[in-house]
Amino acid sequence: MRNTKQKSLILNIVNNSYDHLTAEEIYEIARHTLPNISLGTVYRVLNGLVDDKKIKRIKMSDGDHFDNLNELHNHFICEKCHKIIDVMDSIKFDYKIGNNKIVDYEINFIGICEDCLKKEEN
Amino acid sequence: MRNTKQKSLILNIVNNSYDHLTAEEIYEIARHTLPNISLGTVYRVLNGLVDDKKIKRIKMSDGDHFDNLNELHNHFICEKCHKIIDVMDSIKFDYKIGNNKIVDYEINFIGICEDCLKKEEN
DNA sequence: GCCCTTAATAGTAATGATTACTAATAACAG
DNA sequence: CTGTTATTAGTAATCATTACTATTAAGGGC
Repeated sequence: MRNTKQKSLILNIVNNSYDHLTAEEIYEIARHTLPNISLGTVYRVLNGLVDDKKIKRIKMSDGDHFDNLNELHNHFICEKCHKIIDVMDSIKFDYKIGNNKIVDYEINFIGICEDCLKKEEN
Repeated sequence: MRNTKQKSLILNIVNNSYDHLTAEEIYEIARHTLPNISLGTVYRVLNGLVDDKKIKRIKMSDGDHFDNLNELHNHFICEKCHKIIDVMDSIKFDYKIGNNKIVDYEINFIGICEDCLKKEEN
């Protein structure tokens, strides 16, 4: 777990953006600072940051997007254009968030299941 | 929007399973009934059923899984083995669901954003 | 500051889920 | 039954992501 300039650059890019960037977009931004950085490195570092819970992965039809953990928030995702909008406020259930119409919502609980907990005991 | 035996078979498979099947798994099951069905058809039909809100897509690292809408429920996803467990009960926030340890949860609101609503008015 | 070990990277090839394409097929309206 | 055309089977192509490997560079010890 060495500190490399690639790692800190990529973490900075995600932490300083509110655009839910893809790996490719992060790669393009990173090249301004490190012209020789490779796309494979971006993917590998992003996976590590997600594993370490430094950033979050948002799975989308056009590939994964990555989000910082600066402020606790959820997401509004447009069914049509797939835009991701941060939802900072507490949940108001009038089927609207701002002027965006809510059609559905999904809650996923992430954790360690019974079977995997047992395996960790060994 | 014609009714084909491929469409009704695939919808039946998803509606009668509690295993959150992938397209490939649905394809293998469908071949028992229609040996010549093609994988492309399974993907196309599944996309249509999701668009028509007859079934739900669950995005996972190993590809999309598909879920029926028989009973309203959320999902518990194991970080280790990526198992998907249905959560039928109301949310109990003791960081456990059954014997599964909750590490995190994510809420996504799906809908039509302000911009797309404006476009629909035209 | 200088080695040395080895984790991490750059560059490229491979993978695999999903989509695109096209000729053939089959709903279903008249 | 017939004609139209949406849908399908089969296959090729796409593209996000991962795997592989020789090379580079953290960073601990001296």
